[in-house]
Amino acid sequence: MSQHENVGHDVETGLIDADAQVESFRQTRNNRRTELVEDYVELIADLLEDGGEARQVDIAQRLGVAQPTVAKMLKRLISEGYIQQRRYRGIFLTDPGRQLAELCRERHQIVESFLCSIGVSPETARIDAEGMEHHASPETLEAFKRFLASTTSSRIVAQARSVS
Amino acid sequence: MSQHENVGHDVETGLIDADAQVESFRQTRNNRRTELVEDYVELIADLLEDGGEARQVDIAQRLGVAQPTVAKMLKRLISEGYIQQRRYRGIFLTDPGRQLAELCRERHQIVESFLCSIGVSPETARIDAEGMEHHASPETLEAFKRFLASTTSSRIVAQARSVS
DNA sequence: GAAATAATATAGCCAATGCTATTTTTCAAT
DNA sequence: ATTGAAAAATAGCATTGGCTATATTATTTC
Repeated sequence: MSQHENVGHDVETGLIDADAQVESFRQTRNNRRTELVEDYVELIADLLEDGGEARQVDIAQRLGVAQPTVAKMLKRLISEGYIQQRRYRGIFLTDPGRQLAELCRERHQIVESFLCSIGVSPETARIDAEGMEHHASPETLEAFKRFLASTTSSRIVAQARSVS
Repeated sequence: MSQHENVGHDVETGLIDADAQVESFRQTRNNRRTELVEDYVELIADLLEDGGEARQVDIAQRLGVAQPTVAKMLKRLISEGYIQQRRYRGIFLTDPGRQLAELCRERHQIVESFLCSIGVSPETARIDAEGMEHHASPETLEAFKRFLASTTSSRIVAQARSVS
């Protein structure tokens, strides 16, 4: 009575894309692992740019976590080659770090702008973008960008029309 | 030289919404905690509906994790009142469980449909929706629904697709 | 009804991410 | 130069979500 020994054969049950779903979950779990790294790198880039320095206390305060939590994560970032740390002199991004930060920032910007463009309030857009950005694939980002471009131009068109 | 003692005063630095950003991160961390619960409940509902039963092995296989991992999580779901378990008879949703499942399914559906509607391929939409759904606030979902409603009755879809 | 099989439970491990409390190190100010 | 404050490091703990290996318990089948 059990047809579970081979999910690929579950066509009759309506569970059409079981294998595919497994992959979705796997992918999502993977994303979760890299989310924090990305958040840190992005934030460090922001701090460096805005204030000239990124210290553990600043990062901790911005993320809303304790300083030792940050210290631990920074070790990971160092071991993964994204940052350099000079004791008591703050954090610096390596080339890969800068690259990742740039990518994250761009992605974040796209998601947040996109949400705003479909009528989400800026505050909510910020919050939701923070969570969603890590799960937006390149393809989805492209779609967001297309949409942004199209609404911008259609607004211009609408403006032009309303003027004439 | 350090203006960090009070972030609310950082207006001159360009870090306008530091406090707000903390909240975003907090919210995102919170979301992450409930994601798994939602995934499980949603999946259990699917399995019950499609196959009539939801057993640990099915869930494990679908999520791509080991059975003991599922067993552990099910204990959590029981303690949180979302499911009931009759040993060797599978999993059943409680009323709150059914309610949560319904909510998740609806949300998932909206996000996935929405992504498709702006030109994301079904496969990517499925994967990205899996990760994004947990971070879509009610407000964002409303915006998605509005958009879906507007596109079904107009030709913006054609616009979006023609670009790709 | 006994044996084989399938499902679940349990034990014990690991890594990641958070915390508090405390120490060490650096910097600044007198 | 010393000291006091600030920053970072360290120690030690909890929780969560993975894993493997191994019992235990139901169900089926003969």
